[in-house]
Amino acid sequence: MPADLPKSRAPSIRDVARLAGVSHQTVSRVLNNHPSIRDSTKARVQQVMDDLQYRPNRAARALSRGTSRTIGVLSASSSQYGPASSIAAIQDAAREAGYYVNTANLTSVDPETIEAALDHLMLQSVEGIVVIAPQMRVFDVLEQLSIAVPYVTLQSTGSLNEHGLSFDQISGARAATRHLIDLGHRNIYHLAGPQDWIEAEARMRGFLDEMGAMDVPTTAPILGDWTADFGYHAGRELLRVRDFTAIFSSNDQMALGLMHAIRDAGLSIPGDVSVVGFDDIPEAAHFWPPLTTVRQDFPELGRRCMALLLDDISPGPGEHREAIIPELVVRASTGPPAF
Amino acid sequence: MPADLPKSRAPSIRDVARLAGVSHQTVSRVLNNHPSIRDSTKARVQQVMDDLQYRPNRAARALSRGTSRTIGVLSASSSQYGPASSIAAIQDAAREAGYYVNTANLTSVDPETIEAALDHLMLQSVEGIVVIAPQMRVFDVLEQLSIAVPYVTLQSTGSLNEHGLSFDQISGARAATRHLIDLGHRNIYHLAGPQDWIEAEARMRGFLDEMGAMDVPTTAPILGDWTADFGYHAGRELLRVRDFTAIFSSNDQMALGLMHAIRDAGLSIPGDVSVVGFDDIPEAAHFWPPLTTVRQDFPELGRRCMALLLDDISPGPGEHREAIIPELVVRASTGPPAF
DNA sequence: CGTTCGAATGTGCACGGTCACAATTGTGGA
DNA sequence: TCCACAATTGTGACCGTGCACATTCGAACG
Repeated sequence: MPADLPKSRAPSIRDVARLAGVSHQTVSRVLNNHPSIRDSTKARVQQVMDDLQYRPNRAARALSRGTSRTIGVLSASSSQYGPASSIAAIQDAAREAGYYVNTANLTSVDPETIEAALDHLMLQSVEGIVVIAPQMRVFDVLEQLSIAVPYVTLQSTGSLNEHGLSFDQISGARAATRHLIDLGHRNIYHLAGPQDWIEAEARMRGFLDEMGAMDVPTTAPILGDWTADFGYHAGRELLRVRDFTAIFSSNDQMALGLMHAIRDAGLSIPGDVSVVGFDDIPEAAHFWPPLTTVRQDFPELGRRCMALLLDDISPGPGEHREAIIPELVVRASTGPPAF
Repeated sequence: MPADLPKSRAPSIRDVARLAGVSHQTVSRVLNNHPSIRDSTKARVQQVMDDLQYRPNRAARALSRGTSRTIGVLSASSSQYGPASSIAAIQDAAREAGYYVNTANLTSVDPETIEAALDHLMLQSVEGIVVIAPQMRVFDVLEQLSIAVPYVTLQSTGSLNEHGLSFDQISGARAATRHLIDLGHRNIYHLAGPQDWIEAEARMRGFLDEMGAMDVPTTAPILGDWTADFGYHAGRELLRVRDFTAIFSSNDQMALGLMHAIRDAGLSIPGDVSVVGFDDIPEAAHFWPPLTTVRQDFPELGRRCMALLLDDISPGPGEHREAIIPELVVRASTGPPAF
């Protein structure tokens, strides 16, 4: 038995080749499932690879192929339930497709930060980008930098450009609004997401559209920041006037804060005020009272998004781009208004 | 002006070198801030790089240097608030240090899945791994595979091995338990996390330790799965007997479900039952009633974890490994027992 | 003015794969 | 038996960057 030289370097295909008595190219063929390899040869090579615990070097492969098999994710508020579950789904889908995922977080939304994050991604020669913080501004920067790779976004309205995955937020918001109107509410407030966020915009539009269609007078939506804290403070402010019987919040966290403020004021839900949220986070069913909300299937969204992007990178069978229709989940936080 | 040949390939250092009238090595030196470069030369090269929109090729660099500057994150339940915020912090810290992060999700905990996820990470030649799903089993697999790179874990007790970052979960849990005992409770249940999770184990230990130290008789903890749904169902079961006045839940989500069940049974919180959670997720302050809980600084945890790992990869000034002490946040969900 | 030495720059190759092409082997039909 | 042709395997170059070493430059010094 020849001495097993204790080389410090990890084994390469040439090491495998030498021990298997073949050329390095043959080893490469085994790695890539080339059709024309004799079974016996393949087995022998495989055996040596196992013995050596050989791992292909990704950098070398990327360099030589000129392709990184990495996609980038640009995300804001990635610790929130929605984005986080989408990211997880994207990662799983990517891994399944043999891709790697690299995430860059947006801590703020000024152009410099966005550009820095994009730079970080581009530096890794990503082949595509998924944008999860669909702020208008991000797209401006994307367009302006004339990004050289395909990109898609989650949670857009689908109307922005060809890159968006249509999740029909508008009809989700309309359904929620319609639910309140059907119950008999006429004085309804809308607690919207931050200005500049595409999904906040879409939900607000859905609200306004439905109110308009049903001929119910509206007040200007309040722009929030998605947090429960904001919902609480907004609620306190609103309750000083108390000229409404229902509120549609554009996410569940703000709805939670809102309900907190309403109870603090000694009012009952839904007796005095009905509340509707958006997202259906897993906790929503256990809020007090359990929250009526609009369910979004974030993981499915992530998967679809990934499929879309992969299709852009290397056109395949063509993905179904039809919109996902969100579903209204009626729980105990809504009821007819008291007069 | 020479024709600007429309090459399809991205510019390389040699392209830059040619246009700047220097050797490719000089360009490389500019890239790496080599000290011995004449300012004028440096400026000229930089100019050409800007003109060409030159981006260094990461794969080539990794191949040549033999280092990927990538760290891997192995994570379970990455869509939950705690892990998600830690991951975000890790990514930020890594980016700041010039590292890239690649995440692999664990959808289940059987050895094959863990091994596959690790494989995925190793295939990218990561230089270090952060384990966020600190299940015992994961460590077994890690040890067994004799992973060739340093790794650290969040949220361990610090006692497991030298890889753990000490977040003193035990004293956090003790503080929570002590709070209940001090209020006068003597019949206290503990709703623990899943078996095999290190942090669940640590919190349980803290609970049992404190109960023992204060000479309060204990019942066996109930093993949950971190979800609000589980908390709700566990609560319903427990209330059929109702031989307790307080419950310490090992996370906020389960505490939420628990409170839901308690209210469903027509009982009041904290009048009939006091509830304590763990984590202090942003929503906890707006639960009904606002939840007494133990605050964990997840972002700080992520940052520290990253510092530790980077220090392992290339020993530096030596990081402070002292434990983070969690803080008890008393809100309205706890009070003295009614007799 | 030649020498010396450090600063600044250039040369060639290695890294570990893949690609294009060449060479060899194997198989069936004339 | 010999040849055409496909299946299988080998050869060498190349991807873009960094390293080790060689070379040139420039200023200070004897």
